[in-house]
Amino acid sequence: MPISVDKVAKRQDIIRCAADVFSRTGYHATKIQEIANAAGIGKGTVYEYFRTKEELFLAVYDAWMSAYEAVIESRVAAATDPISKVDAIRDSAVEFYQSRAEQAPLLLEFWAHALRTSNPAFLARVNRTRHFLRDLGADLARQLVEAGWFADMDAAAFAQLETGISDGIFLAWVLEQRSFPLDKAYTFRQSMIGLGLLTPEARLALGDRLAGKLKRGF
Amino acid sequence: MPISVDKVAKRQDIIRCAADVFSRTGYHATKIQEIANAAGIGKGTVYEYFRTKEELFLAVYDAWMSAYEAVIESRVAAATDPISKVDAIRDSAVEFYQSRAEQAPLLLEFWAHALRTSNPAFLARVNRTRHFLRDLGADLARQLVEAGWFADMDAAAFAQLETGISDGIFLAWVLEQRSFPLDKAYTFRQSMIGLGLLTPEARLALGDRLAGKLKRGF
Amino acid sequence: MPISVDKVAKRQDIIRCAADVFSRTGYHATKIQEIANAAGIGKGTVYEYFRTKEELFLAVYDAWMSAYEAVIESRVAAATDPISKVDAIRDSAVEFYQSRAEQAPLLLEFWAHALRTSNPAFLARVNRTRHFLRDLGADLARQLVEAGWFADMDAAAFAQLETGISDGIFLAWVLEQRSFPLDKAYTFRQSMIGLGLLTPEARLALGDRLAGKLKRGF
Amino acid sequence: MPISVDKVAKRQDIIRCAADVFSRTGYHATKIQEIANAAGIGKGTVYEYFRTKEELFLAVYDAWMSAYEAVIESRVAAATDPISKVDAIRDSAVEFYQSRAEQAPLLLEFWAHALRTSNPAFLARVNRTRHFLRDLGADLARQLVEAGWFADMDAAAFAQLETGISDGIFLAWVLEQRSFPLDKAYTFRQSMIGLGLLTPEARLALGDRLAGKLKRGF
DNA sequence: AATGAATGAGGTTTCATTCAT
DNA sequence: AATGAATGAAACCTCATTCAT
Repeated sequence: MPISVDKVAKRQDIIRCAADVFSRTGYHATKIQEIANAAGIGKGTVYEYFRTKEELFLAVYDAWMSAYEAVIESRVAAATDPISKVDAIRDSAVEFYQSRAEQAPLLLEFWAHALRTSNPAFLARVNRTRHFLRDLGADLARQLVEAGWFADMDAAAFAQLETGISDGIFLAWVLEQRSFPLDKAYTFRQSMIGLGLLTPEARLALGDRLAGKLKRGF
Repeated sequence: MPISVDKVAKRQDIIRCAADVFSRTGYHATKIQEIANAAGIGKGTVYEYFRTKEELFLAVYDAWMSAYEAVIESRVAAATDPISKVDAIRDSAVEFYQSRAEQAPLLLEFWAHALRTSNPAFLARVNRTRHFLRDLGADLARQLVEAGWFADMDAAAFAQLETGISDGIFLAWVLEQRSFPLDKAYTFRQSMIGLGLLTPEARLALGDRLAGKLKRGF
Repeated sequence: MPISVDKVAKRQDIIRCAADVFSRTGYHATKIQEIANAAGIGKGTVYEYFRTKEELFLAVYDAWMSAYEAVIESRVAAATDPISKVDAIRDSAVEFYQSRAEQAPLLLEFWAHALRTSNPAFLARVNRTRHFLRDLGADLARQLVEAGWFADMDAAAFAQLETGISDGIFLAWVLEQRSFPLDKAYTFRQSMIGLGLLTPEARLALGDRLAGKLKRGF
Repeated sequence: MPISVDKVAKRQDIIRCAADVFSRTGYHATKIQEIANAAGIGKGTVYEYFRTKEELFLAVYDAWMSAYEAVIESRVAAATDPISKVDAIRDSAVEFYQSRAEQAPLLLEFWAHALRTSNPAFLARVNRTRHFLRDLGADLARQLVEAGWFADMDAAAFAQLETGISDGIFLAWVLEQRSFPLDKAYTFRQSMIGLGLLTPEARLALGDRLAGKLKRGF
């Protein structure tokens, strides 16, 4: 017997409401009762869909990151060449992070929790997205090397670093209370990376434009 | 009437013990009683030195970051030219982060808390170190530009980004369970940045060495 | 959705048990756990019915005084003439106070708390009963004046004073460890008042009997 | 070796300060530290003069009531005839209560505590003043009977009742937030009592004046 | 399936009192 | 004599989770 559509829809509804409340109040300060209120259901009903508060927390994070991955996947698929694929990833990241600005503390709480809990599912979920991005980035980096845009390098290492850097910029943006434009910061970084990795030939073509961006700042 | 040396020493002792327990157990799961036990004092005594658990949390973070800043300051002062000053910062960061690997979740919790609490002292403390690093970085970047190593650029923007990137690499290292050597990752990143920013003349001198590091990965 | 009968009954049950424990131990020394034990429920359950210990305290007092008012109301309604109405009030008071002898310290604590707390509901509740008694007394006093029993006087002032005097006698009785019969004391006082207020004509009819009571004491 | 004057003076100073703080904050909410602050001494010093907080509470009450008794004693001694002695008591009571209006909740707390504690000194102290007033009142009542002003009656019972009534009026005054003039209320009551107790002869002389007061109210 | 009444472990903070200096 | 640092018992209230209906 398949799980009814209703059941799935309701589950997602709870996740959506929980995301709201968790984001606003934080994981620890959020009471299941508040989530139930937000979802317009009884407190006990939440437990029909999620065994524990922790499981619901994981579901919220999973929903966010799955959506993020899906967006990137479709945008990258729609782009035709490696360079516009890279741009698609960057744009998706900026949009995702900007739309998640209010949820930033919760992301930190989730990461902290993932590092803390004995339940390996948390860290696994965090790294699923990291690896998705890393593999995608490495693949594109290799293509750019092959296409003669980038000089030869360790694409896997590069991509792994990039994934962390992306989170770091987001973190800075949030901690500094969004006092600088996130998209400009990403472009700035991309220019710097670009200048560092371009082959001499590519530098002739693109170097000036990238250098100009670095001069302009954000 | 000056606060006695004993009082100050005991306060620091409590901070040290609290740092241990908080790191191991996490801010929320830590009970004041456990900190008191670790410090070999009564629970009430903790409250003679810190008004609330939150204040103690702040004191722990402050102690860490103040020590970090002091280390950087002295190392940078000891270095004689801009390039070795940059290396001093990088080495200090790597050492700090490596020594704080076990404390990483607590740093995340602190950041999350800083973004959540209405007490502005938390975010202020976070950003004090950020600004310290940013200003230091911007100053050095300007010197490198003037010395002809780096092409002209927005040094403030560059330094601000770098500060975030540094945290991001640490975050990646921790979330991926320290599966790569942190120092190598930092060197990799420095090479990439270097290649991007070098003047054509400097590239002639250093480019090959940096490109080699990128090829080798970490 | 009406609150279920069960909920109301349980609430009253908690009030009853709380009244017992509060009376025995005093407001401050009483632990919610003890009330829960007395009611045969969990500590948390108490908080399902009362937001705070203070609110429960108010509920206990309210229950007592509401019952007191109800008794007086019904007895006064049952009496046919002003004089027997006055007697009904006096008898009700004596019975109430005698049945509340063990609770006297708690009444004092409640009054003290009412004067202390910023929550105006406490003093309001205290004065609700006072005004009920005052208005009733003033009404009857006026009737007795009109009927020619009492000489003319300020009935409102008289009734207000009487209400306080009644509490004062109770207080004396309690502080002196009930070393005199409360009912006799009330009768004594009533005789004294009577003698003071009677019209000359009424005094001819009743004076001797009242004077005899004063001679006899209590 | 006699206790030094300094020691006695300091003890009284602490009592004075404790009276202030207790009155303002209430017995339970008052911290020894606050009393020490008010007295400009160290917390530990309080314990050099009083074994416990409870003992200090008793000392405060004792100081108040002893002063009250002393005032009455001297005023009564200064009055020459029974009627002006009665007036002296009434005036002293009104003045005492008016000056103690702010302290009323603490008096209630003290009475409640006296009824609650196993330490008999509390109730004993309360009743020492009661008996002082009762004996004084009974004595004067007997004199008034003998002088032909009052009809014969049980003077001891009368005086005992009067003592309670006096507290009751004060209680009413305080609970009703001093919404009526205390001195007028006392005069009103005295008139009522007078009218009740006067001999027929005395009534001829004084009755109209007293009846007029009852008509005027307060 | 949905609910919400019941629970009790848990945790921060307070504060009277002690006692070494 | 005076102090204040140290203590730990105490108690309110919260809230995740359970389970009978």
